[in-house]
Amino acid sequence: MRLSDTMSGQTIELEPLRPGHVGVYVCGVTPYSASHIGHAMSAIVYDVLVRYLRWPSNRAGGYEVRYVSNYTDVDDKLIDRGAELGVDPLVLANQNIEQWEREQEALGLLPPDVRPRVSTEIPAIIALIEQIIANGHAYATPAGNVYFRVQSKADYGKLSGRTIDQLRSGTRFEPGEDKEFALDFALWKAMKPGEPHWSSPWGEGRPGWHIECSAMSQRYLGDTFDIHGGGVDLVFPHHENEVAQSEAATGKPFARLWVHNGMVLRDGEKMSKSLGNFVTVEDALERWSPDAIRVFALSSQYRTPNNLTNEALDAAGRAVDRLATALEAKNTAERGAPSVDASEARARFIDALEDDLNTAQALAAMFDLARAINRGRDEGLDIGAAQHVLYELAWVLGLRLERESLAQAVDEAALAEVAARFGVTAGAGAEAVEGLLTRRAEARAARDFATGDAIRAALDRIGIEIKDTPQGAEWSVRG
RNA sequence: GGCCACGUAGCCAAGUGGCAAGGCAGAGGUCUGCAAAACCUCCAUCACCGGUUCGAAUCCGGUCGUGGCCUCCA
Repeated sequence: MRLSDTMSGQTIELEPLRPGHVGVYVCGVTPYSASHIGHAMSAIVYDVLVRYLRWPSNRAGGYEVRYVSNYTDVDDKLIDRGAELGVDPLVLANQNIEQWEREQEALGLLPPDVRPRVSTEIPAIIALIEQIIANGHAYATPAGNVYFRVQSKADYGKLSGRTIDQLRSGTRFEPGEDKEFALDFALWKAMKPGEPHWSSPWGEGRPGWHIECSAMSQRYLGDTFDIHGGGVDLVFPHHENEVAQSEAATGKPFARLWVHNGMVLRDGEKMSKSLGNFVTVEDALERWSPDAIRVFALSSQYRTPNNLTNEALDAAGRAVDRLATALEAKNTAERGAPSVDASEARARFIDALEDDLNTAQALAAMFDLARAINRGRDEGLDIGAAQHVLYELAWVLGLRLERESLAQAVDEAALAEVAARFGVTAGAGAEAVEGLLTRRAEARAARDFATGDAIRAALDRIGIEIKDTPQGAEWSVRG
């Protein structure tokens, strides 16, 4: 498949280092507070990338993928936030990671194969820093800090398209800094009172930001690996510094392909923790289904900024219903009836994802397939195989397209009350609904439409929808 | 100020040289006792100006507007 590569500025063909295998590293979150939709957006994009790479029906016949995504659980923000709350920063990080992992599961995100944390990777980080120092690209100071020597790398700035001169304007030395050069950045920070710290050749301290990703990607994917992903806001300085560090240590090329997703905007402005204009994943999941959130995230190409509005999420929810309805349609074809042909939609879906993971076009192919299924149902064609394809494509995008179960969606007591009101006393749950449908069918057969409509309205109020079809009434939980 | 994206229907959004995908909303119709769902039909000269070309939303130049990065950030 082709992917847009930030380093070269080109869309280039993925050619894995080891045929059939792809290594993917994605920068995860700094868990100092609850995750927001921007994190979900990013995670969904890479989740779909990994699902597609693994899918046996992709053009390459499916890759074996090793997917690594980290948690930066040692960081200035965590330390500050921990101090504010009076909680150990690592405990705070752990709480937020646990919440985020529950949310990831709810969003249908496949767990990465490795989820390393800074706090458990200290030896690898120290070893990497030692290597960089030995190669002359970093230096330790008397205070116990270690800095990367930016000017020792002639190609510094190559990822973000900047030069040291450009970057230098606008930066200045902070008072008390012991760097050689203003753009040099910390690989290791000497301990300050009250902060988490580990022993190192340079004294007690902790890793700087950036070095953890170099250490973890190297440890779990090797010196050179296939794809490195993250939000576009990480291009500079985080990813720029990662390349510089890693290549300074190994002398080999780092990531072969840099993939960056666009930001989620809120009211036209970047949604971020620091701006405080974010919608948390927790809040979003209360109002919208995981599928709706996914369709929202995937309805634009991943590099395009995505403006979050309630209307857009609501619309995505209705779009999901459309797909789910096609998947639920009853196959009424008679034996030997011709089948709905799904091959064109399937091919378009694959073409779209092969071309820089164009999920918007992939979704369009799915909607066209849904329409073909519905039409085929009306025309008495066999829709079974086409529905199977739709389900398969939905899996690649991580969509479940399943209604909630009756027990999840409907209050038991409310259902029992409705059943009692219309004289249905036997059974609960689905049995009660079936009883009510029978009662309604009797009423309608007697042309007592008032009772029939009252039953329908009562069920609708508690979240159960009735559709009258030529084969009788069908019910479903409202999406 | 520097670097980089983007500006397509009421809303979201694909398309990067050859009659403008898809979703939501809206209008009309079919089906239905009525609904719902579904199906059918309709709904855009692609920010503006100039240029290249037989032909431009797509390429080039300019104008205006929006966003991102340059400091922590998915």
